[in-house]
Amino acid sequence: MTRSPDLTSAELRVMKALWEIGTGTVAEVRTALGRRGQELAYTTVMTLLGRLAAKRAVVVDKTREPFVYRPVYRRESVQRDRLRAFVREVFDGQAESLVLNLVEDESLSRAELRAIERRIAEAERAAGRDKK
Amino acid sequence: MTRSPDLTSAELRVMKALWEIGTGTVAEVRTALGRRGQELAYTTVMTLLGRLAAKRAVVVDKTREPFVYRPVYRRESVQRDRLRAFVREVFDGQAESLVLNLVEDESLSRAELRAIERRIAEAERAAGRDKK
DNA sequence: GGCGCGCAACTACGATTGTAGTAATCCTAC
DNA sequence: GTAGGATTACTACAATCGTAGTTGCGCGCC
Repeated sequence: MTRSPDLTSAELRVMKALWEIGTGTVAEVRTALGRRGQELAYTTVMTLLGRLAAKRAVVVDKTREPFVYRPVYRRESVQRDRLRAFVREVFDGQAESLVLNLVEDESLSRAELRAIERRIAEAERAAGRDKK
Repeated sequence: MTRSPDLTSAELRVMKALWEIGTGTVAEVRTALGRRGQELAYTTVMTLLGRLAAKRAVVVDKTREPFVYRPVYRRESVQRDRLRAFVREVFDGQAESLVLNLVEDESLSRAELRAIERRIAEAERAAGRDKK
């Protein structure tokens, strides 16, 4: 039940780069960030990775030089935790209201809507099966 | 198409209180915050309302003393803007992925799932009708 | 065998955030 | 008319954030 630590926007961007490459040195993370359109000074990336390590969001392998950084949490876990916090903070916990917002916005294509419908149907079947 | 300004968490909590009462003085907002479990010093509420006014998120009627504050944006607008930013920042724009996350999480009750299904069906019908 | 360079550690720094205190003013109830 | 409570304006201040510079060290090249 370990919740992933709170990440700032800049830290999250670094995490995304790290998730993309799986594991990497400062220079490699910096390059991945560049690919994503995030030009940052080498030392900035170092600072951010350092802060992430302090928060235990990444682990550092110091036996290899240059150090190799690795994410501690899967991307999905972080997303889920942020989503929960967001629903609470902005939608007062009303997840339904959030979803309706998206459905009514232009945000979702018809194909996506259908995919979601399918998942809902599945979820309901599952809930029905092991009902309790 | 005026986007609502970026609000910090504390500012958002004040906005929620304001939305709840529609319009109000510092003291009234402060009371509403109290009801929501947010005890803040009078001057703190003033600071926050001042910052919100600076951001044009609220307007102040200074002809009446004590000043009366009123939200400029509807709650739904702010929620939608925040949601858009959130989807972009955390889910890289993949709204579908966010929704599936909620559907598969425990976040939504069966009744809510069905309500969402209905809305999706409506949205699809609408999209079908004025297709193009 | 000195020197430049890649890299880590430490320091910096202005902006923003969350929270609140103090000063100045005005109205009102004795 | 005067002291006190309400109200606003200004100031404060430590923590965090985003971004990066400076220092120092070890290793490999020439």
